Amino acid sequence: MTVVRFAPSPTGFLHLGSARTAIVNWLYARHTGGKFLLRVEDTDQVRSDAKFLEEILEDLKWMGLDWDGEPIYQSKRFDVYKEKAESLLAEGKAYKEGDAILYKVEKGRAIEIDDEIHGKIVFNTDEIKDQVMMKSDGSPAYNFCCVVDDVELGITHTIRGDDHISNTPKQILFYEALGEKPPKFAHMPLMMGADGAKLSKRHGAVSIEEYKKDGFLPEAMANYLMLLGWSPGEGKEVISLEEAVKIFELKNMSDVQARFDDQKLRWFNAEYIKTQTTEDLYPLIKKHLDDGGITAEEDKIKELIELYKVRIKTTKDFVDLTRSFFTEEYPIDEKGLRKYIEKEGNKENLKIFAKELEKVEDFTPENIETVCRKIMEEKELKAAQIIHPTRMAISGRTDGAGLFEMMQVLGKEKVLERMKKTAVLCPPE
RNA sequence: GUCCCCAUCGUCUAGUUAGGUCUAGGACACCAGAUUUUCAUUCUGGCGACAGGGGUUCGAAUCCCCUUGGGGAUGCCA
Repeated sequence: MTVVRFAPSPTGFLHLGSARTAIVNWLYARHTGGKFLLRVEDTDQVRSDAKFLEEILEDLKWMGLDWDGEPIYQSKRFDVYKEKAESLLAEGKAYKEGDAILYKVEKGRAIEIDDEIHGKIVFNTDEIKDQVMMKSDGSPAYNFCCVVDDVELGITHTIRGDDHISNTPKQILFYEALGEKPPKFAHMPLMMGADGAKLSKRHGAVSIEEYKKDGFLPEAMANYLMLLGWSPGEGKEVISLEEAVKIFELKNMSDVQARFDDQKLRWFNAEYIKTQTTEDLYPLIKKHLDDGGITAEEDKIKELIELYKVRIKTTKDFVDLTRSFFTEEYPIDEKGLRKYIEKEGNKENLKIFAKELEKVEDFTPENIETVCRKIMEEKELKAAQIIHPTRMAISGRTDGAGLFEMMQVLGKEKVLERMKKTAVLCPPE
């Protein structure tokens, strides 16, 4: 049976690259009906923090990943590593240097890796220095405890980033020293920033946590991340974890590093937002509204979600797009003002429209449209000459939902108030 | 410096394992047009790539070599 593991170090939030590694491991485990284990690499006592771990676990769950059994903590296994190291010491395969225990690397040997993604990779042990197993402070070194644990966990496939390629021959040496058979290795190309450089804070958000906060849906994150380096084929792109599990193959993974593209992620996110129900979107959007200090009735928010969910790329986008429906403190697009209001006759049209609107008892999109159409015919105007200035006047923006729906939600009183105000206060031509 | 990984449109990719069906397909982005009496959506079209040079072959995006370019590793971090 396949056994894989995801091994986060709780020294920070779940990085996008780690998230992708987790997804690939999970996909492979579920596809093969194997196990997906979690190992917490918290040997660095100083930098590790339980808070980070909590966050990482939560983010994994959020993306739709689950794991088998309880996570293993390396910090609780120091005595195991020490014992293994000392037995190698006793066998003469290692030596002490101060309080540290180092493994003696035999020179002039070729170590071959049959990588599932890259194929054959050969290293010469001449390039490998003697390896630290136990540091002088009594904590184990990464390559050593990693091997000890992978053996104990019965890991069959070590799937990790390309940055570990050079660790692999060192680890194979440890497998040999311990008299164990190494697992299969699969090194996946690294994920880079938009400029091709290592994905770092310089590129903006690099953790799942930040994307979550910025209004991205877990389905979109998982979908986009799994597609970086893997393709389901047949031009398929929008794919759920469940569907991907069925057809995922390690061998189909690309060996070329990919750049993380925010634009495409946003497109995926919009695709998923569109298919969500208003009911499901509500709590997410409510949260953004709360964070922005905006309060409103649930029904009104839902009405607007209905109107706006096809035009937002993140759930957070909703806040700026609909601010004018909730408060009088909303920004006015100056450029839009010049384009639509300060034009010959537009203010006059606004006044006429407002005047006619006053007579409308039932403020429905249909009734508003009837009035609008009547004025158009009488004055021989084009729709744009009324619609654009009106949207600008009532929302301060040039974009938005269908104008008549917007007017209904805003309500007759506010609509008239803003239209009149705009028509009067705006600087003259 | 040394070792290792990699190289198809701006970006993600299909095609490379089994060389011909590829005047290289799709998606994002971008640009036009259509629809929407409106921004957006939607639809249609356009732009746009096999890094360069040598081989092998009847034939190379696909195989080999070199160069160039990018990335990673060279910690008692993980």
